[in-house]
Amino acid sequence: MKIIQQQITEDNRQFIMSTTKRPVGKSSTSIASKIRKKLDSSDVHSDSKTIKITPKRNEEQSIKLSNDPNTSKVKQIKETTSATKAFDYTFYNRPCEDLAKALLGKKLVRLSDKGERLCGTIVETEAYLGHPDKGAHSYKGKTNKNEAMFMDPGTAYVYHIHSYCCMNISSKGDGAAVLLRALEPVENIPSMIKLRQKRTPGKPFKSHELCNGPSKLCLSLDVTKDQINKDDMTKSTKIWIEDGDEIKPDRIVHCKRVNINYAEEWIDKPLRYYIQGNKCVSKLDKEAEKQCNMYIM
DNA sequence: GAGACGATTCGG
DNA sequence: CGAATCGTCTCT
Repeated sequence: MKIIQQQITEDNRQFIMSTTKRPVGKSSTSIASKIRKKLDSSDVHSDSKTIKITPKRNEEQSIKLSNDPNTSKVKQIKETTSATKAFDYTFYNRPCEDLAKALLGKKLVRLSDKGERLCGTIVETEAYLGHPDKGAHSYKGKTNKNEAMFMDPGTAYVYHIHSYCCMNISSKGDGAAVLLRALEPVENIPSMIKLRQKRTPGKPFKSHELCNGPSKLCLSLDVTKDQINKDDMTKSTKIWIEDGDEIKPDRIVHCKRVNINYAEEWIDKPLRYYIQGNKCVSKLDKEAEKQCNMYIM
């Protein structure tokens, strides 16, 4: 058993050293969960050979203060975490429809277990408003499953659908959240292809096919309910939003949301938004684009 | 513990 | 356009 550690206290180091000799029959996963309990401020990931500990933001601060900022280790941590670039609470704390539009052009960054940035530009979103929006999971109120929708703006809400995941970000408003429907892949595209190929081995993927759907983007960026649901994206070291391209309002198509046939009078509300002409959008709405073009002229 | 269902995806 | 496939909810 090998331990990779970036920053832990002397007390915790002692605890970890005592667990490095793995008893026969004890899995690395159970040891990882023991460490996770002890280090409640750290993210602990394990496989059969290693345990990896990623510092959370408060620990990054202490690293910065206690180390020479020019050392390569500190530099590396700075580059791979959200410390400087992640949007804060004020970005997310706005009405759902505003956040859905504001997210277009911004970058979604997922720092993988290997410390690699999986990143794409958001090109399509949907707003789900909470009660009385009959399309929203939160329409009937808070449950175990949808609790993240009621948490602070900037909280990730990840749910399962037909054995896939979809990802939302909570906005201002009770039970309101924005569904991320499509990304244009930007960084480490070969790694995203590998992640997609876990499901469909051997299939070749063009870049624009990787994240052109709400579950496809979760597969490509390794967004799972286990890892990401209820994560605070203003503080998370696993997932956050960074600034990206400026999108002019007249390039945003407003149209009906997808696959909410049960939502009655809410079916036709124009709560889906996408960047006109972007190749990664999951479904085009030609009628809505006509309206959009007329408006421009 | 069975049965139904879904803000999806893939292949034919 | 139908099947896959699985976590969650509901009812027994």
